[in-house]
Amino acid sequence: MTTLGHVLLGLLARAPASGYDLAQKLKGPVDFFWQARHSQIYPELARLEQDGYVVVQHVPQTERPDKKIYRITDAGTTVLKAWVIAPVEVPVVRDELVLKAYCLWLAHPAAAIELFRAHAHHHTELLARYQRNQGWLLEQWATEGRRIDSPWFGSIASIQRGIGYEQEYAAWCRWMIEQLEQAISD
Amino acid sequence: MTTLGHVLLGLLARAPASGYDLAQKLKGPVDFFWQARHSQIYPELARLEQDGYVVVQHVPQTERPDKKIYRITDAGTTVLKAWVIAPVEVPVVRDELVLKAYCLWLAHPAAAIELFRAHAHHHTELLARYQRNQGWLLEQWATEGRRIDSPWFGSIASIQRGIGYEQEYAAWCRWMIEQLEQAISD
DNA sequence: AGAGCCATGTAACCGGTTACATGATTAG
DNA sequence: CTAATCATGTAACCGGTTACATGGCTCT
Repeated sequence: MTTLGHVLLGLLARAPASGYDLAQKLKGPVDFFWQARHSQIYPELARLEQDGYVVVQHVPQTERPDKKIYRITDAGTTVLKAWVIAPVEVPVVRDELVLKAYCLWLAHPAAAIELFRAHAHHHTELLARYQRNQGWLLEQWATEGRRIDSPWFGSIASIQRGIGYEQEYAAWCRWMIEQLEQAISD
Repeated sequence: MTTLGHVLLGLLARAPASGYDLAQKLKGPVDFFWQARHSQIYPELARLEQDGYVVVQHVPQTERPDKKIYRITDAGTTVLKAWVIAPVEVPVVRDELVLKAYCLWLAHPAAAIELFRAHAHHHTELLARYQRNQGWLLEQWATEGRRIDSPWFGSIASIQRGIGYEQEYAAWCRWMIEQLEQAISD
């Protein structure tokens, strides 16, 4: 089982969905830290079906192309539950911007400053989006009595990480800009 | 030109090195956010040589296997300098632990807590290592009058990001543990 | 008239990991 | 005697991206 397989099971454990639906959710960095294209999702769903972790329901449509709705099975839920508490390796981080910072002594500070301003802006925007989302999620969770076995808790946990991540990244960019501005003014 | 190519040029811009030396530096998450295996480094160095961005010096050794010392050329420095200030895409984040947090509503809190304790420990350790490294780097930088065109600045900039990253990750793990402990005690 | 959404797939490519291959020296 | 370090390479595999392929409906 690949990680993407677990991603799809994790989403289907919350609600049945089509490959298209899943592809929409995995388009951007929304809700949690994973992304995938439809070209990877469709074959993976076929594999999950072959393994018996999901079942398909063909839904003919007239005005739109036909759909295939996927549902998680008991077997799928079992493997997902086992996987959740199994140990994981820490992911390897590869960040080209940090690498550029490492080589920044070779560049004109004035030219480099633009680069970090753009990224500071991007991460600040994402942060704001996550924070808005968090507010809404907390409300939803409250209506269910803040139970840890509620899917809302999972969403909040992952968005919490996103907020911390973007906050820290934006702060680092601003720190870099400060350093570069100081170097220019000296 | 691949990103790994720029990584290698970035390292060779500081000091000549062999493929083995570079592989040692790129083994773990030291100094900055990149990793690579020797099986990827050796072919990449050959490509850089073909493109004229580095030159090789064969160093025969008697007690040890022969070496190939790589040096960056003027052409190599030129492309590296241009690359440093060129725009970059934000990297896609894929973190299996965050994904597990997203699915945590399916698990027993007591079993999940172990998982986050292990990761909290790991990130705290890495943080300490980065902080020790930072202290030493700041000293070195001070001896050069804290110039922004000093390689030490590059190292400090990237370690700064590492410190922020690990700090935030460890804090998130502790927050997760808190939530799970609260759920158990309730 | 053209862009964008709905909906599902396949195929080529590319970066990175794992494993295969060799062989001398040194430390436990 | 075994494991680790030095030193350089190749080959198979795998996950993810880009591009190819189709086709009707809706909004501007």
